[in-house]
Amino acid sequence: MAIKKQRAVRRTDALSKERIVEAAIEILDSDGEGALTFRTLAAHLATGSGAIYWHVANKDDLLAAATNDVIARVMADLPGGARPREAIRALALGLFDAIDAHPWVGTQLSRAPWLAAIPQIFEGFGSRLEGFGVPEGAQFDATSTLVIHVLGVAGQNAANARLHAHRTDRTAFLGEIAQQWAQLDPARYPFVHRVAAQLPEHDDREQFLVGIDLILGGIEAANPGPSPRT
Amino acid sequence: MAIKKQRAVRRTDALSKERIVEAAIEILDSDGEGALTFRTLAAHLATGSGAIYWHVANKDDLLAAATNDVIARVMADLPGGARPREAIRALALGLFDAIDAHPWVGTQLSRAPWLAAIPQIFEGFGSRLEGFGVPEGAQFDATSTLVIHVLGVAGQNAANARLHAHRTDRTAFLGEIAQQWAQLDPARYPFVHRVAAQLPEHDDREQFLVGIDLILGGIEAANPGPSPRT
DNA sequence: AGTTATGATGGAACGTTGTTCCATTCTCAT
DNA sequence: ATGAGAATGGAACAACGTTCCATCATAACT
Repeated sequence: MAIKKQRAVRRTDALSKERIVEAAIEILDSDGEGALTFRTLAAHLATGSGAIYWHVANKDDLLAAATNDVIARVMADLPGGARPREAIRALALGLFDAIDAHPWVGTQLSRAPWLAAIPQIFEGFGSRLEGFGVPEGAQFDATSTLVIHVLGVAGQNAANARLHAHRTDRTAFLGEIAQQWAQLDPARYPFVHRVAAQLPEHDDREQFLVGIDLILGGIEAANPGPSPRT
Repeated sequence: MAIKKQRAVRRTDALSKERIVEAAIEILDSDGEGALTFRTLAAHLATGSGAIYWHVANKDDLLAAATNDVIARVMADLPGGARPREAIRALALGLFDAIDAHPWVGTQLSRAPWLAAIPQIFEGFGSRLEGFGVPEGAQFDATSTLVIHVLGVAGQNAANARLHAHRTDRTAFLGEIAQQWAQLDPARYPFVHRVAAQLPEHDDREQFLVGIDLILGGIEAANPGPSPRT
């Protein structure tokens, strides 16, 4: 008998991994990835860096937990009951929007494949591909391609965010890159030249979705079957 | 008149950006990304860190130059004259193999979109898509999707390399991840469970190429036209 | 040839970071 | 009340990127 009491709260402001991760996310969101140090975090929590290490193994552990939090929220908020193709697109867009809102998540995803968030994403796409009519033998490769697309865009988005962190205008920033591209040798870079003009006005989100659709189209074409699609 | 003499070589072992980049690549390749510091680099070149900064703006600049070197070599070594689809696959495989041989290139590519290497890759895929029969309006999105796939795989590859840097066996490493995946709740992760078994034995290079083919298939399906494909 | 301005060099020093260490405090079971 | 272990907070350490500066070598100019 004698069931141990749950540990009572030590103080109302007691430290815990949840509180630490929450504070870290706040700092990352408001001041960018560069602003998260154990010192700013300790200051934000009114404690010392040593105390944080009691709850968190190291910075990677902390970032992994924060990333998991964000991704888990995305997976939980997904609308159910949609047709297969729409379900896949909704998942992809949910991930994109989360990464767009928290660029540091993009950095983490694109450099940490052991992250607990990855199986979640994998499961999300993989299980929905079943309903899309993809035979079992082709599911692994098809899922990987979709996941890679998400992670690839995540990394580029995060990199862009790091760049125009100080800048006000996003279009102006893309304009600068377009100008650099336009200054390349037209003989060696004809395509880049032609495309540079579209750079400042293009919509990342839309282009991301076009990519998802291209991949889905390729999956369909590679796996013609009797299953209902749409 | 009096044409200025070209600067004579100061000493045979004079420092230069080329020599610095070359040394950096050696360190990165043999000892991994973590091993490249301005101190190890200075020791390798038998000089001081200050001297390096005379030729190189900062570490980002150095890494960008090193990455450019590798990518430029890939673009130069491509076989010409192949049919469009094969040309695209050859380019993709060339990039994959380079990133596989130099994982640190993957890290750079997936976190630096302003890199001079990116327009090169863009041009490589974009110009070849023309021959593939993609109408001009669709070329930007199609190219982006291919580039994103390469950059996405680059990032994941680099992350994997960072992980089993110390380990001997790659299959054993994948086996560990597969085991982690297999320990997830089967009710919530049925797909991940089914796929975990394929993880240790799957071939990254082959799966990368399947992704390229899926995207190409999607591009074909989205742009039916009279142009010769194959 | 001697002088001078500038190109280059090498190493010390600075500020910041992640992490470790440790003396101290707090809480609970006895 | 007391001892044990959980938890805390801040000092200290090692490593890093970068800056600074005293010094040397070379090319141009008298």
